Amino acid sequence: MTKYANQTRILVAIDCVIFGFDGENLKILLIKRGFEPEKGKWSLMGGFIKENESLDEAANHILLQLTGLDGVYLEQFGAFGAPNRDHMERIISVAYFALIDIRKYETQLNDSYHAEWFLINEVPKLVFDHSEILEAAKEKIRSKAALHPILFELLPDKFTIPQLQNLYEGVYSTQIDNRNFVRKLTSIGILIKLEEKDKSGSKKGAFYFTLDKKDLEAKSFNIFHLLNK
Amino acid sequence: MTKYANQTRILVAIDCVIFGFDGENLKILLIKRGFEPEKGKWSLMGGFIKENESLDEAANHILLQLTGLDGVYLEQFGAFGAPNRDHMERIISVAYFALIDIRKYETQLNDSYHAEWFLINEVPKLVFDHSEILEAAKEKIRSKAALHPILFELLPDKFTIPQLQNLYEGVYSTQIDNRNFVRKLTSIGILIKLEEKDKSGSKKGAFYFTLDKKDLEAKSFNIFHLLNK
DNA sequence: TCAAAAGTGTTCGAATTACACCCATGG
DNA sequence: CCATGGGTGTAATTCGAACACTTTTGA
Repeated sequence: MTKYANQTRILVAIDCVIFGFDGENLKILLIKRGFEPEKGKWSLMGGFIKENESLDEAANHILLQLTGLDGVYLEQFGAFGAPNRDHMERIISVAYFALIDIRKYETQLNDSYHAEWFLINEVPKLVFDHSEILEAAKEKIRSKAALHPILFELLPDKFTIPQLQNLYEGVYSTQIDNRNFVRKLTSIGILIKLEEKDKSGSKKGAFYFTLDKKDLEAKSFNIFHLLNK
Repeated sequence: MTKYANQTRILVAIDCVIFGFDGENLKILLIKRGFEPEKGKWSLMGGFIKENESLDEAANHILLQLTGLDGVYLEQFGAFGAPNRDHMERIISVAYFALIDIRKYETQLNDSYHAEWFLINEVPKLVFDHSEILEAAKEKIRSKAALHPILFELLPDKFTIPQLQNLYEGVYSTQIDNRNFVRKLTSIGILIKLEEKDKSGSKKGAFYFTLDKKDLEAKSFNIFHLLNK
């Protein structure tokens, strides 16, 4: 195969911002970097792209390899390529965010991998430009989640309204009026109320709901106005 | 300097979707690809990243080199990296869109470069995956322009309301009610009406306006509801 | 005088906001 | 029986949608 002559070839990596929710708090998953440079410091999940992988495939592989997570929501949100962002060699990184239900994978992540969840507001200093990537990821899920029901990816199949509201409040760092929140969500027509209650959070218990995935995309999801009161 | 061993280094390119507006129609700028493979076919503006450029710098350099355009609005909107998107060698491309006022650069582009404007609805078949990149760019400016006043980058300093409306209608491929459009735009408080009229489009003439750049970001720009009637 | 584009208001219904009390239950 | 969190309603206002005629002026 002929090649393009005289051009610089560069290392290309994937970095993954993994958002998780445990029913109460929004968190992100970090690992202690296992190799130099910056070995032992907190880092996003990352890895290099293999020769024959697409970007999406690479992101899925890296996630599987570092956390055992498979089949989770993953979305690309940009590329980061300042010449000296890695001290060892130039690396251009394509950034993804993942959304997962923490409880679903709790034991797995603790036991098999050395990953740790951090509250979104208590993230330590990260290696290289990972803090910048994280900020961009937060911005991205905020703009996306105002118009698309992606945050349900962070919840179990059965969830309660208080959990859902905690989640939205966590993502946007704001308080939402509970009555208006419920009215808006139910009016979109994407929630199915179950008989069963979750008694873990209160004495009265909160009804479980599921997301009605049927015709989900056809329903106009827009909760822009509930945020930034 | 030490290097990361045993990892594949890949060609990284920039591809630029250049949107332009001439007061009536939304267009994009294409060039005939000057080298193999696919020489002679229509292509987005692209080029390889140099060793010491950031991604934004590379995008600006490539734009300057291929079109003479400098200092225009440029925004990254993603990376494209299917293993065989270029037939010759694997290339990962970081995609940008640019917004420019066609009339400002008209002669320059025709004379010095072999670039051509195409109506947004009459774009020819493009090389490789450039059609896919173009679709993503259209999607991106639609979502961004509903919430941010970026489309003013496509207009000259002085513009008329009918031009502005043509532009929004072009970007969203929709018709907008003129009275509601005016009311909404003026209520945001970002337009300054001038004395002067543009007589080129009609006998009556249309008043020129300028964008009030002061406190622009503080004003909540949201015209979501005017679109997709 | 007329054709062609610019400019302007009003009404109606829907959606958003603001706000506070009752409910159910386990301890 | 009471503390805790869950669940619900209403009124005032704002906002969005729909709709048509008058103005200006060059040809």
